[in-house]
Amino acid sequence: MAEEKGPNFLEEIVDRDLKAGKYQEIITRFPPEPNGYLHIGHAKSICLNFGLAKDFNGSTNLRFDDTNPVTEETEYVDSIKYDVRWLGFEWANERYASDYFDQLFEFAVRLIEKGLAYVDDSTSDQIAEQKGTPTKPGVNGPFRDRSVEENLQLFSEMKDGKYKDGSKVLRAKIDMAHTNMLMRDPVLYRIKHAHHHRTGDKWCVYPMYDFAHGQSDSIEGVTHSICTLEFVPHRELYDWLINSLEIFPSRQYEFARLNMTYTMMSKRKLLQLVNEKIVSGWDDPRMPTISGIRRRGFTPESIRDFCERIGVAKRDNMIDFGLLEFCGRDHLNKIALRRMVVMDPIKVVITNYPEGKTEQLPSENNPEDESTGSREIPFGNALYIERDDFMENPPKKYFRLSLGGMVRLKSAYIIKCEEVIKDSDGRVTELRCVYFPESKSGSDTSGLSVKGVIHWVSVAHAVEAEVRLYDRLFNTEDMGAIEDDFKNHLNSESLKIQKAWVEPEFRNAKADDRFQFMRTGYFCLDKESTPDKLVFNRTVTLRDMWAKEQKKG
RNA sequence: UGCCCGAUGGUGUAACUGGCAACACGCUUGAUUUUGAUUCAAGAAAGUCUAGGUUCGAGCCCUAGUCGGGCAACCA
Repeated sequence: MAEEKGPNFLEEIVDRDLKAGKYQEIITRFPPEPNGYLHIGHAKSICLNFGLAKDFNGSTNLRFDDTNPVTEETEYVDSIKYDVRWLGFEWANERYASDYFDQLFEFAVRLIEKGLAYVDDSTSDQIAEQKGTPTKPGVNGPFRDRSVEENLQLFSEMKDGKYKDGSKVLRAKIDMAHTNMLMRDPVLYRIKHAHHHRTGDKWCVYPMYDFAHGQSDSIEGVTHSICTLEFVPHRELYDWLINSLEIFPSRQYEFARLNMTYTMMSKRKLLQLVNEKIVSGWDDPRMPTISGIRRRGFTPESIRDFCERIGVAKRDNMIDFGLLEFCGRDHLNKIALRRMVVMDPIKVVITNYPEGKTEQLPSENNPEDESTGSREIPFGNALYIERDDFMENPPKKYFRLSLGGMVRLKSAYIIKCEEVIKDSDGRVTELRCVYFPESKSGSDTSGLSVKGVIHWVSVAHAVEAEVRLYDRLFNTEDMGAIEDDFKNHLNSESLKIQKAWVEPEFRNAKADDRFQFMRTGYFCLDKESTPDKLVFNRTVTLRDMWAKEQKKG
C-alpha cells in the first residue's frame, strides 16, 4: 500500500471542524445519478467520501440523485450498489432524492411564500435569452413580479398536472444581473409527465439538481458535501438556498476529478460505446467502468490503493494509466497463482527422453506466499514452448533458447537445442533437443549453469483455452482535449483473442482465482468461461525489461 | 471582455502552516533470482509560472501580470 502522505485539504478541513467542535460527527454522502454505470473516476469519489468518514469515525450515505426520470433506471441503481460494495464500502443509509419529493415541494412553497421564487411561463429559449451571457447581464422577464398568491396557485396547478411539459417552471428570484450565471433566477422545478423509477406516476413536477442536492444534504445532516470542481459556481446557489430555507447548513467542498491517459470518462460517451456495440457492454474489460475493471481482473484492493496514491487536490490532473497497471500488478503479485501457459507454441521434441513416459514435477504456486503450496506438472518428451523463447541466431544479450544453446525449462530440466525443423516457408515448426537427466529441478547435480529459464507445457497433457488480450481502448493520450468524434481515436488493437495451451491444473480453476501466467501477465477467468472452454482475460502484462531492451535496438 | 477556480521534477501528491523542496509512479545503472517477474541498492530529474514587495529568512504572506480550467441544459 501507499506510503503515508500528508493530509489532503479535505482531511484538513474535517480535522479542523471536528477539533473546533463544529460537529460531533461528520456525515458524507456518495450521490450518483442512476443513469449509467460507475467508472474509475467515481471510485475516486467513493474512496474519498467513504474513506473520509471512516477515518474520522463518521458515516456515509449512499444517495441516488434521481431527479430526472427520463434518464434513470433501476438497473443502474443495482449496479451502483454492487460496485460500491465490491470496492469494500458499506453505507449507513440508502437514500434517494426522490424520498424527499414531498419535503422538497414543501421547501419550494416556503420559498414562494417568502417572495423568493416565482412561476415563469416563458419558453426555455426565452429564459436563455433573458439570462444574458457571462459578460452580459440578464434582464428581468415579464412573469417575475407575480404575486405570492398567484405563484402559489400556479405552482400547485403545475403539480396537479394542469400544464404541459415545458410550459411553466418555478424559478428562484435572485438577481438577473448577477455575475454568477447560476444566480440569475435559476430554474428550481420543471414539468415532466414521466414515469419515475421509484415514485411511479405520483409526480409530474421534478426538482432540478440545484434544488434537490443541497436540500437532500441538509435533510440528511450531511456535514461535508464533497463534489467535483465543475460545481464550484453552484456553491453560491447551494448556500443561498440553505440560507433562504433556514435549514441545516451542509457545506459543499470541491476537488478535481480524475483524468487518466488514454481513457474517456464521459458517461454519455461510454453509453454510446455500449449502445453502438463498440464494446460488449458496460462491463467490457476495456471499459473504465468499475464493472469493466472488475471483469478485467483488477482487485478492489488495487483500486483502493490507486485512489490513495493519486491523491486529492483542486488542480486539474492527468494520471498515467501506468499507475493503475502498477497497482494492479502490485497486489496480484502477492496473491496470484503461478501457472504455465503457452500462447504461441513451437513444438519441442526431447530426443533422449523416453516416448510415452510421464513425470510429475512439483512447482510452487506462489513464491510470494508459502501457504499456497505447490502443484504437480506433467512432463513428457513432447512440449510446447513460446515461439518468442527461441531464436536461431540470437543477439548478444538474448538468453533464451537458440540453436546449440541451452535453457532451463521452469521446474524441470535443462535442455539443449540440436536441430531446427522448418516448413517450406522457413517458419520453425519443431525443435529437436536433448535434456540432461541430472539437471532436474531441486536435485540438480549437472554442474551446468544457464542464464535463461522458460515456461512450457506438455503436448500430451495441455488443455486448449482462449485468452483475451486487452490494450487501451483509445490511442490518444488526452481524450478530454479532442474536438472531433471520439470514435476516430479508437485503438483497433484493443482486443486480441488467441488460443493458448494451458497446464492441466487449470481444471481446478475457480471464478475468483487470479493467475500469473509465468513470464507473460496476470489473468483471470472470464464470466463466459466454462469447464469445456476456458476463457481468460489478461488483466495486465508483467513488466518486461527484455521488451524494453529490444526497443532500444 | 465579466465572474470563479488553479499553477511545485515527465506524471501525481507532500513540505510540521514563514526555516536546507520530500514521497510514489516512470526513467537509468548495478546486485539477487529456476519468472528478463518480484526483491534490494544506487542515480538522473524541479529551485516551486513571471515581476515586484514584506521579512533575518518566502513554495507558503501581499500586489500586478502570465498561463491553464470552468460558467450562458426545463442534465447532474
